[in-house]
Amino acid sequence: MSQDANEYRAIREGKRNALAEIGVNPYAVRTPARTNTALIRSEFETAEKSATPEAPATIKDCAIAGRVLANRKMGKKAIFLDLYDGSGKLQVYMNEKGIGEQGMAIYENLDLGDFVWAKGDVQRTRTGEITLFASELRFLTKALSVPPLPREFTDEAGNKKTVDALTDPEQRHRKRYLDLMVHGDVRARFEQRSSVVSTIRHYLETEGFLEVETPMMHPVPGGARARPFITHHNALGMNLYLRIAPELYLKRLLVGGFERVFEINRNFRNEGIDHTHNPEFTMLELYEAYADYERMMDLTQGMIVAAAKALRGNDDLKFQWNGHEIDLTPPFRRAKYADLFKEAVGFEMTDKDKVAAEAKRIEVDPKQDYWNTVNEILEHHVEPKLIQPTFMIDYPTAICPLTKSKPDDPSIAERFELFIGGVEFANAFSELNEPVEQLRRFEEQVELGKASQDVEAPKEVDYDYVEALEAGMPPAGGLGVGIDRLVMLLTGTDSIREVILFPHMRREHVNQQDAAVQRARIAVEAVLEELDSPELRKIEGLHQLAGRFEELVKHARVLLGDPHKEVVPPTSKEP
RNA sequence: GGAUCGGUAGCUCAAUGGUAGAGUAGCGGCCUUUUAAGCCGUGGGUUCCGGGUUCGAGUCCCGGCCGAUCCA
Repeated sequence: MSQDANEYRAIREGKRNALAEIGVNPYAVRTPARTNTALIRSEFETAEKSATPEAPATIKDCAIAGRVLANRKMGKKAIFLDLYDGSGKLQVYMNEKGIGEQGMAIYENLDLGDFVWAKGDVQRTRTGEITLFASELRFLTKALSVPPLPREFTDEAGNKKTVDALTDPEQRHRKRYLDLMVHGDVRARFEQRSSVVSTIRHYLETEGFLEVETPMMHPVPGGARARPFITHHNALGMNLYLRIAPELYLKRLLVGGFERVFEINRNFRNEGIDHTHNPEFTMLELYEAYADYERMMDLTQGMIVAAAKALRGNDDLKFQWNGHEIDLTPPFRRAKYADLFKEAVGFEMTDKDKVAAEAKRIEVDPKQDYWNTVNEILEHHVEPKLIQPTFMIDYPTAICPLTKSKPDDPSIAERFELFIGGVEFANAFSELNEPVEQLRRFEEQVELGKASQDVEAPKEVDYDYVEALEAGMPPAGGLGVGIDRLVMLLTGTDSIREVILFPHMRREHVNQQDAAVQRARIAVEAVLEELDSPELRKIEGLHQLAGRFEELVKHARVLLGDPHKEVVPPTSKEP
């Protein structure tokens, strides 16, 4: 913080102390009764309908509370504040006659950003603004920092210009509380997000779905193709993975007898960050017994349209997004994977020579197996072209380890992905429920992953899930919808970071060397703890290991700047 | 991962390699219905960090940090 920022703070601290001295708590405990400003505004407008020029509308004794974001003082006898609460803004007029000596003393120590409570009659001023003429002012909360308010000015040519404050996306995201405080449109977008989630929830509940919560920490990551985040449970002495998808747990619930379940919650994927990817993102997943992927298409369409209409408040289904006009009018187009491939790439996806040549041309990792290579070619050529809502259906079974094949063609899986504006919005299939086949595919995925050294491929088979399938899972359809992207589409936002309240960012002001030392310390401490377990002490050869470890710890101590701390080898505690 | 661009007062931005400025916010004063209020006065800087070149660096060079945009 610069010296100057400290001065701003010192001034406000001085006013805070001055309030305390006149007996006003700068952080009041209770707020007197109040009404929200939007309600007052609408009641006043109603009252005006029966008002006359001789008897203009007035509402007596209203009380409001909120943050002061503008202060216009016209001499000692007329003060205007703009007071913002969660529902909007209302102007407050004050003078000494109204709020008295104590009120004026409070006003003298008021800064932009402070919270106050005011009571009085509501009327229009002669400039036409609906205004609360304060008869009482109470102080609620001091703000020690200056709110970054947008300002207007007149340039050299005499033009009025608005200068927004807090325009740096980095600062807006790191300090979202300020972004929300001063940018009404940002606040509105998150209200819209809430409306989308709430509409979907309501839609699914109406369809008879039960909302459930399944583990976020998985012993075996599964249900999607992605690198997981790894964490460690100390007491259990085991690694856990932040979930990459809830799929395998939700399907266990179908085994248990729930017929329609859904979960809206976070998934975590250890991958790059860009305008459509955040490491934690919100997914809807749902599963319905006795349904298949056809039903999932209907549900997807129904939900998206319902969310769109609820958000807009009308039936207009045209949206501007990602540089395109998107028409969400159902039914969405359906097209087969193989057909789209041929249409965009120019040859059959089964043409091995041409696939190999194209793979080389667009630099697909040569270690990839055939069908993943085909898929990468498709991602490259087809997906960006799917602008209007399109269900891409009937995928190659080889890239769908959790999907049932078509009854008449084992090479094609009953899966679809929904693309809008060239981006994937949903992924769904007729769920594979044969335990033996599921096990075979899991093992195959692990083997293929090893061969291709693909970091996103699964490393381990979830045998527990296979065992669940052995108990019998009814035929079912399953669907996943990326909520963040849906909100982006419906709010016309191009960056995922604008629809996530606190998008992931690197730590600020952290010396990278300090961070490295910190990581090393955590690692060393974890190993020490691990080696101290009674089980390990019994293992033969640990003495040898401990000797080597002792050396390593000494090196680590030096690196960590603590070379003299005594190192107690784990084995020395052995009885 | 690559390319490009950016980081200067609380905020928005200036500044040929030559005394770091403006508007606004802040502070003080005047002003009885303003809403960009107005008028007068005034304080405020580790120019992201670390090196280098130079008589002299916000500016040029190297490295780093943090972002933004585009690309794979």
